[in-house]
Amino acid sequence: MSKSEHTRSALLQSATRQFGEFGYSNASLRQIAGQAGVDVALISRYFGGKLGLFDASLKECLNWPELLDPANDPIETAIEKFTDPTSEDHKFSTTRMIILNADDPIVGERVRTALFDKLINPLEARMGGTHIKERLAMFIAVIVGASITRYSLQVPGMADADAKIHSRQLRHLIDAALSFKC
Amino acid sequence: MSKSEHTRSALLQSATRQFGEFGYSNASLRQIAGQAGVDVALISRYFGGKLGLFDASLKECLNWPELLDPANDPIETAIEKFTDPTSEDHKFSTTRMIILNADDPIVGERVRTALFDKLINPLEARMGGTHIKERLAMFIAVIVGASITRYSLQVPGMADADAKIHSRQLRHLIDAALSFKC
DNA sequence: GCCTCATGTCAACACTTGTTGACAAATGTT
DNA sequence: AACATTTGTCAACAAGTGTTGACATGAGGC
Repeated sequence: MSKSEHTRSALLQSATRQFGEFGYSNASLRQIAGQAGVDVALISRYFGGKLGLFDASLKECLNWPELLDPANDPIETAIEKFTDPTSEDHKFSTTRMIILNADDPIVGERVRTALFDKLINPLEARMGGTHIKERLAMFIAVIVGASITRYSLQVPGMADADAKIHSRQLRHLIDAALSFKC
Repeated sequence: MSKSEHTRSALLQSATRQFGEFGYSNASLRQIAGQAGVDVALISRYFGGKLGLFDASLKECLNWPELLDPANDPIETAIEKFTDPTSEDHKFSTTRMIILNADDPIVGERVRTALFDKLINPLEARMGGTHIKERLAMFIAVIVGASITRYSLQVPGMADADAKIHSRQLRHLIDAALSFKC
């Protein structure tokens, strides 16, 4: 790993944390660079600017090849992905990165299109049964709602989404979302 | 209504829109004042500053006396409130105001405490049955998740939360949330 | 050694932000 | 009419933002 690649990846990691914690507009380039132990000007050099850095971070966040692997059940894989127990802290999870920037005046649109291109549409294509659009939308609503309720609103009584999906509570809701008919 | 009260309320209304659309840190005082047709400096005069303006806006957003009225069923009232069809646009709804600012580094904490003081705790106190905390948390998750999925992520297939609650889809999920046992 | 290119450092830039204080205009009171 | 109080206007401020260009430092090839 060359020197430049090292600083590039340090910047990318730091950026993902800041963008996921504060959102695009509230994240400061100087703070991102500082956390990466690097000079601010290098962001423009390696990514062309703040927008380029965000794009790179977003692309990395949404790169989930196992979601497209025919060997995996798409919904179960998605559940594991969205409730990833390996992420040390929800503040830096992909779920939050998406939610927090989905309606930013600057990057909102590209977040949504990337979300559809990389996750929602592929997921929909692999689902079976009837009312696919509705069931998928409800599934997303449950995942997103549980995440926000627990981590952003900090409502007690919400199942810990990190403790795999074996929480009966969350599974109960997801089942209700996916079993919708009529 | 005196002149000062008029500009004060114009500022408050404009602020609620901006805070609900862009969030606290992304809302600009000059833009708020401009939309209200008023000079920026008057914000400091009437509200003491940006924080005071936000507090006033938040207080107004969370003032829902009918939620505490013993004559109303708390959950049904909450459903109508959260899926208020009278609000012209979701961008300016109370739900969004809360979600968008719940983890802002500056105002996040006061948003959450106000949310609990004014809404969640009173609601919890009036609920019956078992597993109150869990059922309430899931109810909130469904409301919040549906709102974000539809309006922020713009996922097609999500029931229009504005079309009252008679959407079978959303009602299906809410029932699942509230009927949770064990 | 000398040159070249990659990489990093630093200072400045134009701009926006929230806030403040001096001043003007309007309104009400005696 | 003359004064006092309220209400509004304007310009400036210090601080923070993303971005840029000039310069310094480093490593590898001839």
